[in-house]
Amino acid sequence: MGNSSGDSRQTQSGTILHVDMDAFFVSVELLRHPELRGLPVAVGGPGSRGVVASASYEARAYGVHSAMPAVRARRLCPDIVFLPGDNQLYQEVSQRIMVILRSFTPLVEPLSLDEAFLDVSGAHRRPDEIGQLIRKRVRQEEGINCAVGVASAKFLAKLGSKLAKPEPTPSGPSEGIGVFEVPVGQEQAFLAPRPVTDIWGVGPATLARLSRIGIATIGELAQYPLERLEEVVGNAHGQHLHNLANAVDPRPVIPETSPKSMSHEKTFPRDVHTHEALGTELVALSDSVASRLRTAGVAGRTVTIKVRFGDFSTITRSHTLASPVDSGVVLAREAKRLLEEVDVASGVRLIGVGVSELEDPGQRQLSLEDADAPSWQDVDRAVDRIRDRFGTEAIHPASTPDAGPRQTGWSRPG
DNA sequence: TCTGGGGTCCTCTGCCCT
DNA sequence: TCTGAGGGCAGAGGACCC
Repeated sequence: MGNSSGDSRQTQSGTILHVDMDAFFVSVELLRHPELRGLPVAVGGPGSRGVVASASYEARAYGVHSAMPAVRARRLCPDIVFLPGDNQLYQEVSQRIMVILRSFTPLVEPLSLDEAFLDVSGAHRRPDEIGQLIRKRVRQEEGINCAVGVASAKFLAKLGSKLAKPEPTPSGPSEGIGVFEVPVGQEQAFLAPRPVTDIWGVGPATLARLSRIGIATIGELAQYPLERLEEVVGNAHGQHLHNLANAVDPRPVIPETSPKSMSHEKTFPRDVHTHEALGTELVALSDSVASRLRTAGVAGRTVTIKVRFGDFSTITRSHTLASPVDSGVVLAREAKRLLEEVDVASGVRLIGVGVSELEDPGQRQLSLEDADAPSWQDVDRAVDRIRDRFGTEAIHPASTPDAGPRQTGWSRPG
């Protein structure tokens, strides 16, 4: 085993840990529903259009997995217990876990609520020892199990944590090894026999393309000429896959990353056929997005709406403004304008609003069209203050479904 | 079987300007 | 004035991730 001489590997001197919570949403729910321990449990939307966001290992033993339609999960496992998600709670637990991780190194890059990379290069302890300590503290302080991958690069560490996870069985998860280390110098030998789907960035579409040229394992991918691979999957993607297959992944752990876009979307229980009903939803979604923009202290220039029709075909329409916005009213106005161009008569199952090209709102320059913006800014700030004091449900835009009769302005429920 | 919600990144196309 | 090439940018969509 070991690295062959004369290959294209770059020097990777770091030691990276990937920490991944086991069935995170379900694990958090089981802390407040201990009576459900040992049962097949899923977090997600139980309705006809809901999907599984997280499944317990007991549910996974029946073949249930995340992103699976709830209808199918029930068919596979009729006794499954569905719980609605509580994103607020998951975020709070996640933040506390990130604090634990930062007590080991300041170089922590959260990847999602339940995963993070840590750069522990230069630490006095052995990385596998750090991994065990992390597992112990997360379990003791938050009651949640996690798996840790240790390697010289992000992609390998992530694969390691996957291999350290428990296996689902009908009687509960089998004990995983907890910490899996990919030895330095043996990366390519470790990767070679593994399926290409273990590579970050190989989904169904790329897998189909690779299958057509006879590539099934990472070793075969590593040997495939780069120029021909680029012809099959595109230049950037080809280079990326070639590098990862050859264990080349010099991406550093970046502790602070600023968001590049923010969006909200909603799937309707039944398809919606009118601009008016969709417009009402756009107001609510725009309000949520704008509120988050202001909380994050950013504003965005490009407004995008997403429309998914009954047949699941999806379109987006976007418009880039002269100046960044963080006002729900301005955002909703722009979103409605974009929606006007879309024929919705066939029925819409999902609508979304997003903002990208985020920047500091201090750079805002008012155009003539935005002449009313200062007053809306005052309203937005007032709304934020009310929500800070009384919670996010304390006040809604007046034209949202929760706000009673249609009118302009804002309303307080109750 | 029938597909949530929130993101990132890449590619392609068309338009505008030089 | 017209035309083509090429770059930059916006918009749209695809693929992928958790």
